Amino acid sequence: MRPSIKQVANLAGVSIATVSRLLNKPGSVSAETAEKIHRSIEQLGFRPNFNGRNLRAGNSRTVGVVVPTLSNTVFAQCLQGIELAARELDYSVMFTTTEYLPHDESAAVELLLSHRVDGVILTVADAGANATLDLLEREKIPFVLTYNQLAQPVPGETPCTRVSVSVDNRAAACDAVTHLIRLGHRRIQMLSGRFNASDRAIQRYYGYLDAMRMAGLDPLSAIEVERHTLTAATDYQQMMADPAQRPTALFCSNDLLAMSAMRDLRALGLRVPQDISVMGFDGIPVGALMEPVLASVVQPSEQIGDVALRTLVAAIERGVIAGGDAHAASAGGMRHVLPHGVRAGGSAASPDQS
Amino acid sequence: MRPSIKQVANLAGVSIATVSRLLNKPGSVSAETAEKIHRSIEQLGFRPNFNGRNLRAGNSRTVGVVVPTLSNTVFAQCLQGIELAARELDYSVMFTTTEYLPHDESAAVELLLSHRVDGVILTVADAGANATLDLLEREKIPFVLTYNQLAQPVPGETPCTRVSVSVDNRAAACDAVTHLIRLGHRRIQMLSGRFNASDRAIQRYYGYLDAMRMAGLDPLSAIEVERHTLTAATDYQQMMADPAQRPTALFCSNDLLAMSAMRDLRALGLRVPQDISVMGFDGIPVGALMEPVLASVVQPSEQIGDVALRTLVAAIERGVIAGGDAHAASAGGMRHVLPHGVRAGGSAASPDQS
DNA sequence: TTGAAAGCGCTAACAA
DNA sequence: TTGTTAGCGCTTTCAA
Repeated sequence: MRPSIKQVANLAGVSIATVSRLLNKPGSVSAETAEKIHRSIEQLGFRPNFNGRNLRAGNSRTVGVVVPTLSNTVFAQCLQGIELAARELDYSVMFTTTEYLPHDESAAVELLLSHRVDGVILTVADAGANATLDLLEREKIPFVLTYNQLAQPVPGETPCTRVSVSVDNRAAACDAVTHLIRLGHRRIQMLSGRFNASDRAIQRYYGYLDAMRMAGLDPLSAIEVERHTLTAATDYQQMMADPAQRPTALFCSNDLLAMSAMRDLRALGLRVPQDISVMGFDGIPVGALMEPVLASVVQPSEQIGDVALRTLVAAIERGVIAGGDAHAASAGGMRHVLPHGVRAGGSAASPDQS
Repeated sequence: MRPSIKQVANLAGVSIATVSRLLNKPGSVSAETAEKIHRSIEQLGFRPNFNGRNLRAGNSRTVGVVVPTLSNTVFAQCLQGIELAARELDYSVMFTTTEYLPHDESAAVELLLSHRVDGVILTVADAGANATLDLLEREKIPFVLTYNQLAQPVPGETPCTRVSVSVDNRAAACDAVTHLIRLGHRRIQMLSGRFNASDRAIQRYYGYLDAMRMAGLDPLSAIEVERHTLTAATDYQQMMADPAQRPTALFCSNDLLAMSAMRDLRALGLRVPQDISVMGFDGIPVGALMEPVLASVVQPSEQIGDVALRTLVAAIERGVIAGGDAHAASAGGMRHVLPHGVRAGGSAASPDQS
């Protein structure tokens, strides 16, 4: 077994309490005792066991993170942001994925709760009606949603006490589509991930509708596709094959989808942007390395992670002060809306005036 | 405070030992007692506290993961593979990043050790002389290296007891360069990340040398660049500007670098592949979506993670049986060399025969 | 099949 | 400034 605080105390000829004190508030131990203890620690290669500490202290300085997948760069960047901030604040990170499966969401959170994480950062399929979030609330564990964007509070209704960190998906999508409209596009088709796998996708579709209506254009219903692949949806293929029917621009609910769409268009013999423009959403870094550069809405993913973690830790530590009920302490709710940008790129250009 | 096993026992009218037994080996409790206990658990919303369990059991069913960064898709995919496998085997994952800083490597591992993870998966800058690995060995914590590739055992020398999971970097690079040579290239320049930030980069350079020599061509010294950016290195710019000096192909030590290089070449007015071919290493998925498709060596990153986790868990559980010294139990060492592929892509074509 | 009790490593209240 | 002690939640002998 590894050396415990007890062995250190024995070797140094002091009580375990003194060792503990040195570890926690070094000021409260005399210089020479401290010296002795440090030597013993060194000699034994002692390293405090956080399990003991957590058990006693009732908190773990660990946060749980639950994201759908790491295959999408966006979530990897967000996790990166979380980790960097956590390290700075001296927190550790337990991490899980869900593959967009609500069942896995719950299982993941259950496990994190058994580990007694102090809080959770998560991105769920749909923040509206979500058993996992209810569970977290029942357990009074503070949590912060990333990418999921809570609804604007309605005056008169009881305000939501949850916390989210995201861009304004609807406004951002509206900006993107407006960008296309300004370039001269009239027939713009939205391609989206499954609405039921992502509440953001729906918000982005609303943004599309806003922009189209604002410009007096006819919106089209969105085409939902599985996991970034344009299935051999024959209606889609037909639409694309027929120049009269074909949209002059595609607005995609995420960059991976946009890039896949571009590849498929190429396979169909269509050139981007000469024959059709493509705009994405996310602003993943590789998009800027392509030729043409992928026009997109840029979300500050790493910053989303950073803000989420700091907000969560603030709630946790407020809770410690408030007497353990960290969730109540964070009550009031908060919608952190981070600024988005529109990256103009060669993939979106003015349509041929032929 | 959350309900503990004690409250469950009280409510069910049994001892805590019985509750514990039900939780661990349900067979050893009578049906009706089990029934009562289950009801109590339900009613109280009891969830076992892993801190208590870990403290007592001396193991945590948690592994630590340390990677340089998540900005590189390769590591994100690897982490994904680790997480999926961990979940399947009922392990949790604590995760950290080092930004390629050896100091952060050690700090990260120290923290993980304090959390009493059962094992560690890590990618270090240089597996050769590495204080972090020595620490892990001293602490007898089993660990598995990913991407770092251990040297082939030399007959007669004491074999290394460490474990690595990677492709054969040298052979893979050799295959890539051979691919370029077969296309007709003679003047091939390697662009690499800093050798001191990545032992893989050096192996890949050796592979480049192998291929060049095998073909009787003059190898060039590699150009090392910072973090995927072709700094305004004037000698590089000059080399590129002068058609006589300019290589006909670039072999890059990773895909991000290759994509950045392509962008920079474009800025210089050079076309890929007409004026110059580019080949990467990693085979990140987005490379296949670009036009031209990025020619690259494909590493099975998610599988690297999967194999690493399973190997680690096997070592851990062998150790439990062997009496706690999991590291000794894993002794013998192992170099898992996973197969790589060469993805031909439009970015690498035959040079102009002008 | 069940219970009593010890103890994993640590912190903190209380005494000295 | 330091020591004594109780106990955080759990598992696991040992007895019954």
